[in-house]
Parts: sequence; structure tokens; C-alpha cells
Amino acid sequence: MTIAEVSRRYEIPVDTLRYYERIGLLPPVNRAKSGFRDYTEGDCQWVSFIKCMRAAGIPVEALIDYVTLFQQGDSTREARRQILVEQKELLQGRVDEQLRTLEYLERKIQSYDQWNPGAEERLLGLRAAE
Amino acid sequence: MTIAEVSRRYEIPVDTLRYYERIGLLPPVNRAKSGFRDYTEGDCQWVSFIKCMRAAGIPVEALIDYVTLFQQGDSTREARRQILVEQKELLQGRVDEQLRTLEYLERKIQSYDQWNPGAEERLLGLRAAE
DNA sequence: TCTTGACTTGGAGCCTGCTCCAGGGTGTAG
DNA sequence: CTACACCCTGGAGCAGGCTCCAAGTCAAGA
Repeated sequence: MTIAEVSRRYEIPVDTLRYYERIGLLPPVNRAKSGFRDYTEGDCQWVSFIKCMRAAGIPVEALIDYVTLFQQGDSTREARRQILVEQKELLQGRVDEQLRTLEYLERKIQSYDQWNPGAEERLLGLRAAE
Repeated sequence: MTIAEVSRRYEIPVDTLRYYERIGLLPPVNRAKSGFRDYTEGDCQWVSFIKCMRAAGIPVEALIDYVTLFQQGDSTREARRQILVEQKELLQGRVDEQLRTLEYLERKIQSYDQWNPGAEERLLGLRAAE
């Protein structure tokens, strides 16, 4: 599978795929005799995984650590699990905060719907953070 | 209220407060004769609002638009509402994606707990994106 | 064989969003 | 009057994460 095909399949720019591999976010992909990358299904699963994690905001660095450990084999299982647990907790925290903000926005928009113009300053006072 | 006090109250670096004001993310703060900023409670509510929005990942640009419109008075009510609605929807989309990723991570961690070492490759196959 | 399009690398550039000076004024306590 | 902490501006610098480009190689069809 060529890089262009993978790019289309996952909607990730080819430059980004190469960049990810360069920095170790994706394990090295095998090459055809020509030197062109030839992605296996296994490679694609990594691509898919990385796409998913990045879309959720998991930092590149944590993912590089994960991939690196993975390539070192079984002995790193626990360390890898730790990364996943830690990132999951961080993500949970971010999501919680965003859910609270969503509720706040909801109320604020409602106040825009209900109240008559001129109540400008009061709108702010719905309490944002803290 | 001095900038240092606001900084402590909301845990935002003074440099960031000044930066926000510079780029129009916060309405201009009144100055004492000395030229020092003197934050009112109203200013603080803006700070609080901006802090909350930024923590949820709402882009600076959208917030600048909102603040700018706000300063133009009642006639911009509807445009402001629109910004809130749009950002709320974008945020909702991001949260949905993150919730899916959280579930995925949950399952992946469980598989780390249950299965014996050596099942490396299978772990990936839990399906990431798509 | 020639052309055209896809692939390669390495490095530069860019965008967002801060963060950190340098150089200089202010205000209060001793 | 001096010290010392705090404030100011404008601009440079930085971190994360891509994105673009030049210069060159490869391959498949006419």
C-alpha cells in the first residue's frame, strides 16, 4: 500500500505520515526496492491508532514513548500500560472541564434567547470559572 | 485591583493578562494615574470568562471576535449569540470524539490487565479510529 | 525513450498561544 | 533620599505540531 493510499484512507496528509514516522510516532515502514514506502495492514493499524489518539489531543511525546516501548517488546508491557492509564486520566480531566464549559455555554446562549437587549452586562455574570 | 492580584486570583500569569489585553481578548482595563492597570469587578468577570473558554480550547480568535462585538453594543447581540452557538457545537464535537477515545483507552487498558504477555499485536487490533 | 506523475530526504517555514526579556517609570517604607 | 518591589511597553523567543519546498529518483504508459 502506497503512502498516497494510506493518506486517502485515513485522511492524513502524506507529509504528516512521513513526519510521524520521522519522529518515531509511527514505527518504520518497510520499503519496496524502489525505496518507496509499502504499508502493511499492521502499519495501517498504527496509523489508525495514532490518528485516534492525536484527534483526542494526546500529546505526540507520550505516543512516541508508547511506540518506542512497544518496539522493545514484552518487557515493557507495564510501562506501556502506565502511559495509557496516565493519558486516559489526563484526557478524562480535560473532558470534565469541557463538559462544564458546555453547560455554561448552554446557559449563556439561553440567556441570549430569553432576555431583552440591554441586559449586556448581566450576561457575563452567569459565572464563568471559579 | 492590581494586575498581580488578578493574576493570583485567577492563576493566570501577568504576562498572559497583558497579552490578552494587547490582542483584544480582554477589553482595555482602566489605568490609575501612574499608568498601572486597575481592574474592576467587571474586568475580573471578563478574565474569568476568558479563562474558562480558553481552558476548554475555544480559539483565541473566536473570543476576540466576541469581545469586539460586545464592545460595539446591543446591535451585535445576534452575531455574538452566533459565535457562542458555533463554538458550542464545535466543542460538543470535540468532546464526543474524546469520549469515544476514552472508551477505547478503557478497553485497551483492560486488555493490558487481562491478557498474558505476548499478545502484543492483538492489542492494537481493538480498533482505533474508523 | 520520453514524459508525467508519484515517491524520496532534509530542512526551512508557519501557526497558535503564550512566555520572557530589556529598558525604564512608580510608590512606599525607612 | 534610597531601596526595593511592582508596574509599563514593545519586541523577541519558544514549544508543539504540523506543512511546504527543493532537488533528485523511480515507474508506467505512449
